[in-house]
Amino acid sequence: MFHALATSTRRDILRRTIEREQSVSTLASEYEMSFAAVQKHVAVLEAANLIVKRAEGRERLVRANPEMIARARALLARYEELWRSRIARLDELLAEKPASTTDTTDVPRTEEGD
Amino acid sequence: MFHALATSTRRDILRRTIEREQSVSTLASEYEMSFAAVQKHVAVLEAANLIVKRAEGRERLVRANPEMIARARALLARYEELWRSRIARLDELLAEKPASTTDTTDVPRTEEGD
DNA sequence: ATAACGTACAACCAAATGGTTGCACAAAGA
DNA sequence: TCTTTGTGCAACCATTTGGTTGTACGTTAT
Repeated sequence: MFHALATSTRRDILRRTIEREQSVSTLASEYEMSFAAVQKHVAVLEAANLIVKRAEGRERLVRANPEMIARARALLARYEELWRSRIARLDELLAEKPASTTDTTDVPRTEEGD
Repeated sequence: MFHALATSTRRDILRRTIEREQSVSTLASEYEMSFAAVQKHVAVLEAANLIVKRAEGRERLVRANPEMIARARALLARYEELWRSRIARLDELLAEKPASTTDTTDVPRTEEGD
């Protein structure tokens, strides 16, 4: 699933199909690469259940599956929860042993774009 | 960044280093693969700013960088927000044109593990 | 019927990925 | 000093990935 999200083209396809349902060829026309390449990206997203396809005539209409996006987000939220509980545990230890000088709560800020 | 998260080994390293700071060799001892392989995984996580290394004698202590995890989660949360605003937009359209039969709010449930 | 369109898939290719072993080097210990 | 330990990096290898072109097939249009 994270693998499917790991390419900017696929994240862009996801974004577009969140905005509105589109056919594979409509999507393909938005990118420089061949139709087949886009079709493969769509297939990867479909395998990860991040999008859903629906047949309409000869077209295949693609739309995002918000459920899977939510699942990915929830997984990362769990990591954050782990971190928070770790901090809590350290706080307990520091409360018991106030002599320690270990500082793990200082999180340096980083300035970067997506 | 999603690329760095795309391997279960790396997600596991991330989980372990959230729990507590560990040296690279301590981490390596947890997995079947060679030290060099783990060291490369750590390097990938470091390049993605998902972990931070700190020198202590000959050891390099690794800890998770919660900021980057939060950033990944926030990005996915934005996708969800996009979806919600799409729904809102459709609701507006339906309010204006009640004759439409298009149904895009029906989200089928999928049952799968990670 | 024939042509054009939308899609899927196979075969192929270059580059990236995930693994290996081996080497170099600094730090800790004998 | 000599050895061991922890680390990083280079070289190498098999597999996967992201792209290509070509082909096949059902659907729509002429």
